Amino acid sequence: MLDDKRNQIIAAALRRFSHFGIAKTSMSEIADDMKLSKANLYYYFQDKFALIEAIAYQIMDESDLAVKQALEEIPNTLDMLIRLLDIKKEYLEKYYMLIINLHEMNMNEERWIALSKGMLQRETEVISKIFDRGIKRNELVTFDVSSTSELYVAIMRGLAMFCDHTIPHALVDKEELDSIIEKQKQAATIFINGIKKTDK
Amino acid sequence: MLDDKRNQIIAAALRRFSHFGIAKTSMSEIADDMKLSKANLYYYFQDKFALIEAIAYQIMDESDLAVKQALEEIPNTLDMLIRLLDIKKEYLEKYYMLIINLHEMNMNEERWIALSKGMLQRETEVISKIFDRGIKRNELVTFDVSSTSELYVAIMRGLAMFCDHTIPHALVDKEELDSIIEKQKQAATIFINGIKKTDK
DNA sequence: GTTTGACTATTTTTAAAAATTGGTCAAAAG
DNA sequence: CTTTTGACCAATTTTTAAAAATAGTCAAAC
Repeated sequence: MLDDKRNQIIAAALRRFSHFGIAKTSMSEIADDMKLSKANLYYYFQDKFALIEAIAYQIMDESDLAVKQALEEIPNTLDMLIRLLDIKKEYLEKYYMLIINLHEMNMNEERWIALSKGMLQRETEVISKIFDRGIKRNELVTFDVSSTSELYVAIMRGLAMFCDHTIPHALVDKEELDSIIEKQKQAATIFINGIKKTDK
Repeated sequence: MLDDKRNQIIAAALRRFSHFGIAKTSMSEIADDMKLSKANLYYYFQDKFALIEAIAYQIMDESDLAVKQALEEIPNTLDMLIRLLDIKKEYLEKYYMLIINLHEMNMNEERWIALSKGMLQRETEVISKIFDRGIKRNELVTFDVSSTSELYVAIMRGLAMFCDHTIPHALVDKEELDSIIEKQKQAATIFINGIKKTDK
């Protein structure tokens, strides 16, 4: 019952956050949407950050599920990484503003840094899993999986940040997103080629 | 004589720009340093942008010279790319604030966009030259040099932007710079491995 | 266990005044 | 003809203080 209402609030907040972003959504607005008083909202979430965190984890869990399914379906390493990029794209389109906000976070407060690091780590762990499997399948050479995964994630994130930096804009539109994903796929291809066993 | 004074002004401006950044350096300050009136400064450079542009091109030319020399000394592709990163590091340390500013430019004005694109293109052309040579030397497989160079530059720039994004800061210190260069070198290694001919 | 209205303390927005800055020009100096 | 300058302007940025919005609290009610 309590969890049920918490989930309802999360859903309501998610709608606003993913549309208008975190900063431009006030707790009062969320409370109004739910037809609760603000004080009541604070009964369910100790503060705004707790709500954001709950949403972030929900999205991550949801995404992890899609990744897990893909992992079972796609044995090839490169194919899997490409699928991963498509999944990420899906989520970015779905929760655009929220995800952008989560990536350009407030980095002055401990809890934000912790959340950011957690998200990065989770992303890196997925890549590690894929690389490990690739090594086990005798598809990739042996290498330091941990640091290489970190590098891979950094490259992908960097490409997303750099994107078409020469064109003035703050918000990324659909075309641009496509071009970013395209570059990421290209990079993934060369990256995997760089750590795969030489073709027999 | 006229060019001589222009160069003196460039040197004076460079000192301020590379220390305090472009925005925090006024034309009056530069004029004062040179013991000229501001109006006189505008006799030598039609506006602030012209001065910045002149400085940018001087640094690029200087850097290109170092690159040209390295190209003659280092035949191996990966070694050359690593050398290139070291050269870039040198220049970043030397002209820190200025280069940072040039990368996060005002992207709302045509001339800035043109300068930014020019810098990017120049960087990409150096990489193209290196890749072309690598192909000719039978070290690399044949591929679309133009788009691959663009991708390479995007990866390197992206890594620089992403860097240690989880730690709060605006200015990059020496340690961080080292860690960025390290990641860039790692990425270059895997990248080249991904496009090089399989070892015999 | 839930819900609320009334209440703070802190940020954020707003709007106007003050200061700075990029840039011009006619005229002077060499 | 080239170089230099002080006086000047328009536009932007910085500063400041008041107004509004916001995150978060709490005692009391349901």
